[in-house]
Formats: sequence, C-alpha cells, structure tokens
Amino acid sequence: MAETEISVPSEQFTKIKELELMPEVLEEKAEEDGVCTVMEGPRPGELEAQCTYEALQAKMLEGGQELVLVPTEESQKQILTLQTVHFVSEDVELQDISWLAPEHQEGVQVVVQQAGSGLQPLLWLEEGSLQSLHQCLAVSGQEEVYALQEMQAVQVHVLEGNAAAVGGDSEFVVSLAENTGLIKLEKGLEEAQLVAEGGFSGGTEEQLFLLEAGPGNEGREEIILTMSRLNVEEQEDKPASDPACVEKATSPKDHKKAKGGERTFQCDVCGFTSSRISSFNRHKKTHSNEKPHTCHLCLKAFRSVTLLRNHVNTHTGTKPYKCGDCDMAFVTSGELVRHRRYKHTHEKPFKCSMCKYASVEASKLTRHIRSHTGERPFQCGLCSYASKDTYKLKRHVRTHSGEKPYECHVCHARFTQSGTMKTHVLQKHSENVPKYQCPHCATIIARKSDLRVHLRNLHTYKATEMKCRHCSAVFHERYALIQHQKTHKNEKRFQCKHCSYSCKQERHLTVHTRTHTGEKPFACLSCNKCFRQKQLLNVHFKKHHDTDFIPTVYECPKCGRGFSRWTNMRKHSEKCEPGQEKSATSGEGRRMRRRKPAVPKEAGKEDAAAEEASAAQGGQSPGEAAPVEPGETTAGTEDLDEDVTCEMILDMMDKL
DNA sequence: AGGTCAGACGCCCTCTGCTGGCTACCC
DNA sequence: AGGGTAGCCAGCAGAGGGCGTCTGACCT
Repeated sequence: MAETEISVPSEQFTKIKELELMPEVLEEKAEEDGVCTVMEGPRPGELEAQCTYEALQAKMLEGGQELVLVPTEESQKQILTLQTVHFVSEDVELQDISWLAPEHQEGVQVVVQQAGSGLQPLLWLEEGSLQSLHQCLAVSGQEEVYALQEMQAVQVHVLEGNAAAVGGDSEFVVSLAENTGLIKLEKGLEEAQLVAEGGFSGGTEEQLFLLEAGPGNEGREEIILTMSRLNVEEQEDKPASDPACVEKATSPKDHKKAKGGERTFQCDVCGFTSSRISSFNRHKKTHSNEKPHTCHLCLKAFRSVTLLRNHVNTHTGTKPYKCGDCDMAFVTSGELVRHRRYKHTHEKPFKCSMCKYASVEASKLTRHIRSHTGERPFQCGLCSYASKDTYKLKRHVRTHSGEKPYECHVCHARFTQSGTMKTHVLQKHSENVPKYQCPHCATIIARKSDLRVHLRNLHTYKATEMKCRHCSAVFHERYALIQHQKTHKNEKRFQCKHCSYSCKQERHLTVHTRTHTGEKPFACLSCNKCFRQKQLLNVHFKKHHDTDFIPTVYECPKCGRGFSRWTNMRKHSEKCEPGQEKSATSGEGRRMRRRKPAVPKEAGKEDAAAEEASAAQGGQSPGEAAPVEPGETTAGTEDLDEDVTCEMILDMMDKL
C-alpha cells in the first residue's frame, strides 16, 4: 500500500481557514453525487473525460474531509474535498506540459498516461512501473470554469483507468529525476481552463482541477502530486457560470476588468492576480529563475537585495532587531514583533470561536481548531493513524521505522521521544527526584501519571459494593476495603471450644482440637505409631525407619560439641567457656558444619513446620531459622516430644 | 526599488497524560 | 507455587509554544 498523505497545498491552504464546516451538507452532497468514469480517448491527443462522482466521492470520503466554504462570490457555496496522493518511485518521469494545446485537448486538460499508450503524457510511467496499462491520472474541466484565483481549495485523486478502479489502491510512484525542487503545473492548468472556457457545452456540473507537484518529505527523491477538483454547488438562482458572478480566467499576458470594473492582472504561471501592475510585475519575478544577488560567502543567489541581506545576516550572525525586554535579537522586524507577542506583550489576536484559546499566529489557531473538528489531514502510509499536524505524523512514523534519535548521555539508552529520555534521566540518573504523595494515603509514587493511576484504582468511588472477605463489611473505595481487610490479619478468629486457645487459621484449630479428642490420624506404616500431624509422622519415619537419612549436626564453635538444632547449639555456645573456640571464621559464632552430608532437600521441606517450631523455641525469627534435623545421633541432642512439638508448631503457625 | 509588515508554512521543542509490559510483593 | 496487585518504566500521542523562513501587500 502506498503512503497517502492528506494535505493541502500551500497556496490553497491559507484560504482553508476561512472555510465553514458543514458536515451535514457534505453528507447530503456525497449521496447526491454520481459515478466518475474516465475513459481513454480513441486516438492520441484525445481523451474523453466524463465525470460523475459516486466512485470518486466514495474514495474521497474515506480519508478526506469535505469542506463547505462561502467564497467572496456571495452567490455560491462550494463543496470541496481535500485529499492528496503521495507518489514515491523511481519509475516515472515528470514531463513538461507545454505541449498541452487546447485545440487538441478538448475535454481533457491534463493527463498522466503510461508511456506507450499513444497519448502525449504529462507524467508518464515507464514500462513495468505499473501493473495496469490503464492506470492513469486525469484531470478534466467543463464549460464556464472559474478563474484560477477563485479556486479556494484542492482535492486529490488518482484514477485507474476507469471508475471501477478508483476505489482501489491509488498509489503509484513517481520519480523526481533531476527535479528536486518544487514543480508546479499551474500553467498547464490555466491552459486547461482556457480550453474549458472556450469550448465546452452545457456540462452538468462545474469541475475544476488543480495539479501540483511538490517535493516529498525532507527533500527525498519523491514528489507529492496533488490534483484538485472543485465542485460548485449553486445555492442561489444565479448560476455559478454567470459572468457577472464569476470572473473568467484571463489570458496570462492580458488583463481584463473584474466584476467591479477594476483592471486585474493575472499571472500566466500560477493564476495570481493583482489590481496593481507594480505588484503584478513584482510577483512575476517569483517565477523567474533570475537571481542576480549572490551571497559572497556561499554563492547562494537571491531575487532581491533584501533577501540577500537577510541571508548574509544568517552568516554573520547579525540580528539588527533586538528585543528591548530580553536579550533576544532577530534578523527581521517581523520576527521581533512576533517574539514580543509570545514573550512579553502576550497579545494573541487569533481567538477560537469555540473555546477560550487564543494564539499569536493564525496557523496555531488553525491547528487548534482541528482539536475541535477532529480533522486529521496527515495520514500515515503504514497504518491507520492520522495526525493533526506534520510533526506528529513524523514522530509517529518512528514507531514504524524503529528510529530512536534520543540517547541518554549516562547509560546510552535510546528513546523515540525527547520527553521520554528526559524522564528517564530524571528518574534514573538524577538526585532529588521529585516524588508525589497521595493525598488520601501514605503512598509515595515517583511519577505524576502513576499517582493518577493509583488514585483511579484505589481512591475512586465505585457504585458497586466491594465486600470484605472476612466479614460482612462493604466498601465503595478499594483502598478502604484493603485497609479494612488488613485489620483481620492478626485476628485469632478461631476459638477452641474446649480451652482458651485461639488462632488465625482454621487448620491450626483443627490440629489443636486433636489434643482434646486424642485423635491421631497419621499412622506410621512401619511401626503403627500414630501422630496428630503429618509433619510429625515424617520426622518419626526418617528418624527411625529411613536408613538413608543423614541429619545435620551444628557444632559449637567454642568446644566443638555437636547439636541437632541450631538453637540448642547457640544456647550452649553462650555458656561455653571462652578459649575453647575452635573456629573463628564466623564473626557471630554461628557457623554451622555438618558431620555428614546434607539432608536431601525434599526431606527438609517436609519438615518445615517442625523446623519453624524448633526455631521458635530458640527465639529465632523464621527468616533466620536454620534447618531442624530430626535424627540426632550425637550426645547432647534431644529426642522429639510429639506433644510439645505439636503445640510449638501450632503456636509458631499463629505467630507467623 | 527598497523597506516593513503580516500571513503562512514548517520544524522543533516541551509539557502532559494514557497505556501496557515488567516486576516485586502479598496472599 | 501460582494468581492478583500495584508501582516502575518506556512508548506514544495530544496540545501548544516558539522561531526560521518565504512571500505578498503596502508604504515611502
């Protein structure tokens, strides 16, 4: 799929801001429009162009936006659709259109035609550049066309041979060859208009097209070809073709009287008109390549001394217009005025009619208005994203290209946006990082946006009740629920019926109750001895029936005496006489050494509760608990007392 | 003809906020 | 061990500010 950019050519764009959006009218118009067909002519130089607009409009409405504007000619309302097709290729050459003689092109003003078809091409595609020989780009016009200066917007479309192909992939590629600058074809258009003016009979609809080619993004070898069509919907009785209403196109070299009787001068290249000959002559210089004023530093040429002077100032750093309120200086007075508006006077002449926004520049207001209208003229060619300005599209494209132009100067991590990198540096490589305190709880969060998430998740009122899983309390705020449930955490809610014992977990109460009932459900398969807990049975089995079981022995660092439990060893060690120390490798005197290889891991896990109980007996925290080795074999070790151990286990469980 | 002003376009920047993946922690 | 949760973090988009530059209009 080709990249398609919906944009507005610069010369028309300035007028777009005057458009008044009327989407309801546009919808109606779209339904009314007919079918567009373009057929190749029977012989070279002739091409029938016959357009009704159903297919074309459908395509336009996909990504474009129709606009209704009220032009200076008060009798008309013009419906315009904006869309641009982006060509990227090396297979097409841009040709001169001076061949376009009106007498040979009745009905067709500008044609883009594949080479070899017999038609004189404006843009032609070399063999193999397109899949379809019928693919072409056409522009047509009909009688009573408007003068160029009256065209107030553009729209773009590519036709592929016939109407049926219009809705297809309209992207193909144009090579810029050696033309790296802006290529404007308005001259051809005007010639087309002249043809139309002189020749068509009674068309059903006014149609005008602009064709303009400009450089692609960042000067790459590509062009953006913009073709424009103008629909005119007559609102009043006076037809759009009324000469009194619409000023006709004039010859490039002539001038004629406009509606009010003023003489106007029209440029034969771009359609520019002026009532003053001086302005007209001055304008004509813009189309001339004559640039007699050359910079002596870089040899760049300019049309006027003023432009040259401003340019030279960029070399020399000369900025004659200095701001009186700050240290800024500028090359032109206009820059200074604008700067002062931004920084000092805060004068914002461009005010939004839909909100309080005001801006220094009109372009900013135009951009702002898109946030109201939702207009997104800049379409990504690789996905469905469209942006409201060119910069956002460019920034978005990085998500496809993988480009990460911003690098952290500390850790060299790369980022797609400067703001992301800035946040990274602040959070990772800076001191005194600001924190955000939740106003409703003690939580401190590193980022404001995450605090917002925290507030949303934990402190937002929710209509649906959230129930405590321990009691019947209900809450509408998650944070309150969590805090409430924590109050259940240390409750010993399970009370023994037979004594004062209570605990936090039901399973503990079950085990405890067996001390009253005498129940011992865990029987040893080897000796039939019964136990109240599975862990105790496991300990028993390993100690008395497992020949592979090798217990760990904890050795006193002072005298070398061995113990099966670390806590017992520590108690002994505290009383052991100084000077009997054998090992001083541990600063805390708790180095443990096994006399036999370690107990298999599984066996140790099975006895976890007994280990914890043993640790609790010695006052050791669970995290520091050393493994309890059941089968003591050395002097001074203790036998396992089931009843005592059971109580210890239960107590420890509750403590945990 | 030259200077100035203003409109317009383009580019880059910052600030802001949302989102989803990751991970540590808790149960 | 596994699921749920919440903070951390990068990615990404919206909105707007600021400035460089070009061009046409207007004035002298």
